[in-house]
Amino acid sequence: MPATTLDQLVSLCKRRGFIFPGSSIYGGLQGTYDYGPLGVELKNNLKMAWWRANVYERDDMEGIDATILMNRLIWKYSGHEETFVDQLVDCITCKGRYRADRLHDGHCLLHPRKHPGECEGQLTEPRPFNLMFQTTIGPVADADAYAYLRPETAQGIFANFGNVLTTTSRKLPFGIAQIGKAFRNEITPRNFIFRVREFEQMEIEYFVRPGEEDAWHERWLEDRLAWWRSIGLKSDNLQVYTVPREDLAHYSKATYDVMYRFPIGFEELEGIASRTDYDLGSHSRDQERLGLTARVQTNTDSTERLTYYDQDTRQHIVPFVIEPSAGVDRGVLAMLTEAYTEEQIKALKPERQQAVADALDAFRKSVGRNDKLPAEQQEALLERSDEIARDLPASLPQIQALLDLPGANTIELGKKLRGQADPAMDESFRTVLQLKPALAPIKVAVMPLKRNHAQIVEVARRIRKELQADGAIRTIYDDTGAIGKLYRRQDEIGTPFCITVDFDTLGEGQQAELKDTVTVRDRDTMGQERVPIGELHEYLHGRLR
RNA sequence: GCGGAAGUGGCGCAAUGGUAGCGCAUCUGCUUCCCAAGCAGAGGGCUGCGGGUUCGAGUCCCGUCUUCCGCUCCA
Repeated sequence: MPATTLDQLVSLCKRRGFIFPGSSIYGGLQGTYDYGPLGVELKNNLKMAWWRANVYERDDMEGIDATILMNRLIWKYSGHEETFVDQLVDCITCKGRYRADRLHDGHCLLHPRKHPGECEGQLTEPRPFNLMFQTTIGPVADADAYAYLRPETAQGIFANFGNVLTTTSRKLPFGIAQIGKAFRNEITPRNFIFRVREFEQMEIEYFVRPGEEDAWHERWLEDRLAWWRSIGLKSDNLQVYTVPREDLAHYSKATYDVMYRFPIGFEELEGIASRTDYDLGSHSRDQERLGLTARVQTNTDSTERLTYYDQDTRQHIVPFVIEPSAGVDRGVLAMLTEAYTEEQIKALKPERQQAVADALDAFRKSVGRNDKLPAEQQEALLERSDEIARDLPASLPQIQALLDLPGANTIELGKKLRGQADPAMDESFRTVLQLKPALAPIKVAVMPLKRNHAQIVEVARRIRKELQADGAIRTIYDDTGAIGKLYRRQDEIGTPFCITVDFDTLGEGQQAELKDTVTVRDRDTMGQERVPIGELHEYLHGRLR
């Protein structure tokens, strides 16, 4: 089963070096995460897969890499200065916080039937909360010398529309792709790397003839869903949400959200927006001559006319835009969620299973007796306990999720239960990341079956060196444990293949014909195959796509 | 930002106000052979941070930071 709690992923990521909380040596910084040795590989593989599919494998795309700092006017005319601000009011009485423009949608926390302000609660004055980070440019912090860290990469593409057009002689329809960092001063970063203040986007602005935007919108939705499936996300875990008209962003005519079933529920992975001629129109000079359909702010600063000359109709037109915009970090999280598997590979000893069952029973009784627990939480805990008890030992991995439920940490016997469940898990389960081989951070691990045998070690090291000689794959050499331990370690980080060198390889085993062959062990099936060293390259090459 | 809960080696947990321990993990050595084996050993914590009370604070008090759960945030 895939990951059911975020904690499982957070713990694995931290333990094995995928993702760490940012600035942790100084107590951390909310909403920032650092990618470790394995995380950077995984993330790079994801970005590369996206770039390949959207730039290399299409004939209608160009790529760019624009700056994070841009002229402030970009954000003035994009509408962000005005609309990327939320006016918030707090209720001093009920402690709720509401958007000033949406008081009527809010519900007082003390009187759920009333809207904030209609009860006796006291509201504060609206306070602006700008989601853009500001920074100063130049040596003097003048009031005018500031800039924003970009809150989205998209504007860099619009700002370069003219440059790309004149240097590539592209014809409509065509797109521009970009991967890069974006920054948002989120009020509440939450849920691991799902909502963070510094994140990375993979964005496409696809320019089409006016009138063709709806068809392209559908087309891009299909393309993007297919791509997410191609990197391993299952259809069942993907959903499309059509954003209701009243929730659309200021630039959007229609938006699809691609939702993924994260451990926290279905949440947005990518937004595919139909942006009309809003963006190019907003940043263009001579707006009045362009026949824009979007309502844009009058631009008195732009030096360029962002139009496309259509040879067929001999007209200058402002292309419409379809924007598929995905979160890299959310993609990583989705991949991890999908790939994470806890699988029983050995029977549990009866006495061990009994001990877990007893501890679970004691926990359940303690929950039942506890009258301080809110009824909902108590019920949820009891129900979950019963489910697990019924399906032991297969349900063993769910004990962690049970102990993560709200209220569980108030039950003292929870610790006892964990104490029994953990060793039982170690004994008969393995954690494996079933990532697509092409995306796995490490492709191959090479290990000597005996680390204190000079020749075996030498051959193993040589194989590793040869495999990585062309720089195409990341490999690892590990001899710091018994073979079973090494296999499990690689399973946990998703390494698709392990190569083991033994006495047979040297021709010193019982089967002389195995000389110069090694064992290749498959991550998912745990099956083993004997492969001649000379054929390794070919063998792996075909299986790592 | 507001309200609630919590911070002890990498992880999971202990420690009536009296020298901070255990398990797992990590590392080294030994073991002739495939799924977390065994044996021997080693490293790692001024208990999130700062202040206070006390002869003495992981433990009590205040502040602060961070995390988790709600409210607002749509990559």
